[in-house]
Amino acid sequence: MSSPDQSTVTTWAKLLRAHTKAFASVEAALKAAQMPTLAWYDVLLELERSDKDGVRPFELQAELLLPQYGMSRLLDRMERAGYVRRVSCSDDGRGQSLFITPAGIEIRKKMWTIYGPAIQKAIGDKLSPPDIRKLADMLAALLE
Amino acid sequence: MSSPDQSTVTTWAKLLRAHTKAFASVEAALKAAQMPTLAWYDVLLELERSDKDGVRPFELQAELLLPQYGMSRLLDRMERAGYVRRVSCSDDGRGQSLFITPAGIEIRKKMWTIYGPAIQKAIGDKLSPPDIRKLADMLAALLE
DNA sequence: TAATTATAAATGCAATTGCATTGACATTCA
DNA sequence: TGAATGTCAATGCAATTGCATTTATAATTA
Repeated sequence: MSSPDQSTVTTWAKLLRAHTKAFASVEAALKAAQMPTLAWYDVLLELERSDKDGVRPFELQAELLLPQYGMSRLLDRMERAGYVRRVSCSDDGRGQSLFITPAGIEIRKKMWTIYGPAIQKAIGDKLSPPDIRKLADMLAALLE
Repeated sequence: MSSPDQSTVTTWAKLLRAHTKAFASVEAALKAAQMPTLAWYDVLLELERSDKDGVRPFELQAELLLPQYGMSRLLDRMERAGYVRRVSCSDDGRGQSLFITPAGIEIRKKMWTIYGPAIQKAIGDKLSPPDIRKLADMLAALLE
């Protein structure tokens, strides 16, 4: 219930701005290269990592912090684009399993050629290696 | 053009997640209290701070990092809600000056009673005071 | 096991956002 | 000056998002 002190407010403000700036620069780089957005990348990467038996949409929602309907519609678009396959689930009649397609694997790789350097520019070039690790630790503390 | 190393990617990922989590928790608190969003707060605060001769929409866009049409429509809604006034500009026939209304001042104050404690919970309670200051400095480095 | 409750995913509709363009002035400079 | 260019702000239209609800199936429990 207590009010934040000045340094807390400052940190909050800088978190918002740093995120907005970094995020916008990365999204802009992808858009300039006519590629899908970061949300698509996240889905593709998750699917690629656990390709074996597929991933359930509700797991992906939880992992990527999207609302249920948001994930449902994101998958609509990605399926239409040919990057994911939805297969109805054998052991749960309500659900489905998701798989990445070859085209999905390919576009994720292509995206990384833009995404990686954009991250480097937004983060890697701005801080020393020790500070980068320290920043990660502090941000991690916000996640607990 | 170069690829980021592992620690840079980790920091990027944590920046996204920390922002998403903190932002969502604060927005949720405001919504639970039936109050406007953070974007409204930002506009109200800017207007309150420079109440003297008003603020131009294009200045506000730049400050708040919103697209031009986004600001135009945000102001539509805030004007309809009675929180801001748009006055056509005497010295520039293309534009207008923005002013906060008494109702706007009031709602901003009310919002802070929710917003402040929500920031405290999301940031202030998670790190020691020295770390909070250090985090601000590192995030500031990302803004340069 | 039948009824109740919970979970997975989709969807209708309204609100918001993004994109491209327009309208109205200002500024520049030939 | 006045034609060309630049800037401020609004807007039509399509895409996306948010909310509430629905449909379908699972899990629980009386």
